[in-house]
Amino acid sequence: MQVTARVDYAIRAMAEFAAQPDRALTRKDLATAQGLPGKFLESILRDLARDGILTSQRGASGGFRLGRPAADITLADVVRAVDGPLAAVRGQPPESVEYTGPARALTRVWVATRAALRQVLEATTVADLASGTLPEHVERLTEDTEAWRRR
Amino acid sequence: MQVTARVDYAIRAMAEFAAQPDRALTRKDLATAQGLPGKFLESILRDLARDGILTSQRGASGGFRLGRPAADITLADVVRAVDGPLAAVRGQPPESVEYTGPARALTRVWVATRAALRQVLEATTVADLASGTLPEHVERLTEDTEAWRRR
DNA sequence: CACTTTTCCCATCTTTAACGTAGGATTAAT
DNA sequence: ATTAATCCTACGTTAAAGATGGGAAAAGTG
Repeated sequence: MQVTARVDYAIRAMAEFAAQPDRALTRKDLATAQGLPGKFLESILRDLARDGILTSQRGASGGFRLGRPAADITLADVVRAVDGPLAAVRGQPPESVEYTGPARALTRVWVATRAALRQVLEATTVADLASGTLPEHVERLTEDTEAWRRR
Repeated sequence: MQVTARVDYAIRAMAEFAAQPDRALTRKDLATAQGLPGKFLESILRDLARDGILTSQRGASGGFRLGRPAADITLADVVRAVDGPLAAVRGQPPESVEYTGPARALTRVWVATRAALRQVLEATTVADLASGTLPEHVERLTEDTEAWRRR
């Protein structure tokens, strides 16, 4: 699983919105707060606005705001807005790939893999991230010291 | 998470080995059995052999064999052999990326995400795949009908 | 020894995606 | 008017994905 720069930047931007929910933040505000490339970030913010995760206001004293409360925006929502489906197998959705012979069960493995991802990314909201308090079962996944070793 | 053709092909090849553990299989055998591009498959098989997952024998009546029992080869082993680390954030290992401000907890999210992946891919062996009987908690992830909807 | 079958190794190619920049049009406040 | 912002389109650069081709080296067979 490769987390792209788009996803990383989008989530970091969302964390800033959750921390300052009553201000409109400009692309420049966010770029300097998190050290992100401004023009690239712009296209990411528009993806988020297209999906209703942010609202935008043009003109002077404009910027972006949360489209709904940070507690109602999951990290999976953000990933899908900027990068499309959470999981794909050779570009196809996991449930649609078919195999023959002894590989027949592989479809189920891919569906399970996506489900495992969803258990983390749909459970964690932007509000959780900004507060630093992750859902219990997500926190539990990080508690095993093995989880922190390079693998 | 994008499952690449390399990973997909590698796992399908491994399923064939698990189904016929006592024969040496050639790249051509595997390519026709699973309908894979032969030359591309060759480089995948050599990756698997480099990691000891397969052994190879050159010359007439040569081919590839399992390097250890199929029940001792996890899908994670196969993924790592052909595609490198299971998870990366902008090319870096999840535990090494650092964030500032309200994004500070994001490192933990990425580590948890990788751990969730590992719970599926390290639990499932090539023997499980070929037999069609996945580990209980993997099977359970696929039982929710929601798991089969496009997302 | 010649011949065949295979892996091994290296080079190359095409297409796509990732990552980012540039510049102007549009909107809105002062 | 001026300024500050999003919107929109186009472009560029680099790396990765997904292959293909051809020959060298090894191993078995007649």
